[in-house]
Amino acid sequence: MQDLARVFQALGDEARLRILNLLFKTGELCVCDIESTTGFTQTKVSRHLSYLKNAGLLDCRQQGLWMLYKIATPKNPDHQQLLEYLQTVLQSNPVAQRDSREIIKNIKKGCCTTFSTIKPNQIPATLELK
Amino acid sequence: MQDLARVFQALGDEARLRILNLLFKTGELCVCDIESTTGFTQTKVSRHLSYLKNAGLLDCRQQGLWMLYKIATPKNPDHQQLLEYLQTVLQSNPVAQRDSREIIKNIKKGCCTTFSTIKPNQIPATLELK
DNA sequence: GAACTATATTCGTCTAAGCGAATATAGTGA
DNA sequence: TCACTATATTCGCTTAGACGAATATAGTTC
Repeated sequence: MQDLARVFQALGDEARLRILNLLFKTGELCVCDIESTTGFTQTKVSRHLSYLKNAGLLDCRQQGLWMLYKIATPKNPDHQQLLEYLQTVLQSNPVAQRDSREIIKNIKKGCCTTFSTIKPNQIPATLELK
Repeated sequence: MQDLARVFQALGDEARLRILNLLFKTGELCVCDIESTTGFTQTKVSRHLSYLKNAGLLDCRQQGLWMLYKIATPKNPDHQQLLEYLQTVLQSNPVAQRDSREIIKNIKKGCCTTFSTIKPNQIPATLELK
């Protein structure tokens, strides 16, 4: 029950919902991509990412200097159902929609200026949960 | 987006999740029933109920001295989907299961000692969302 | 090794919100 | 009106967590 409450706590912040939306849309992002798309400070993005990770909602891997974050692989049917709900509800949200358009633009420009796992010609379709 | 975050904030507390579970199971309860089943103080139950109500998750109606709370009627498909998720996830939770058994016992004894909308011989089936 | 970069963490401050005890409010019934 | 009851609210205290600025850390490149 504690864990469940913890997950909802993690979702109970606008900045974190916006970050989750970006990760749903792109599949995987570095901190600075999120920074430039949302306009949040580096500290703020990093802090919220680690909050989401601690709640079990994100996974990350290091690639060179970059730390790449993505939506965690669902661990059980409940987790899966929550992610589906989140995607649905974010899809119809105006703020999330604006962020989605913005991140696609950034990817097309070549995000991170020097590096990105998502190349301009490989914009992923909206993540589909199996 | 603010509203969505607000809903998750409301769900991000163990006491409130337990209260929601009791309301899912019974359909409608007064404050003192929740008090006696959870062991929370009257202040605590009342405070959390009004938090949930402000987030749009509960409705209430007054009946004599009693204030009866229930899960709010879903306002849109997203809201509906969230309630379904909550019911699913609470159903498999040990703490919620224990509370559910306890509230049924209290209803059988005749909760509120003098009054209840749910009579001992009318224990509702688990609330089914249409 | 030194400079550079992306990210994480610490620090100090501020606000939201948790808690119990006490008190207020409002409906009931004598 | 007065006592009684169920619920709501206030008070004082404490903790979680949000924030930016500054700093630390760790990987990269020269």
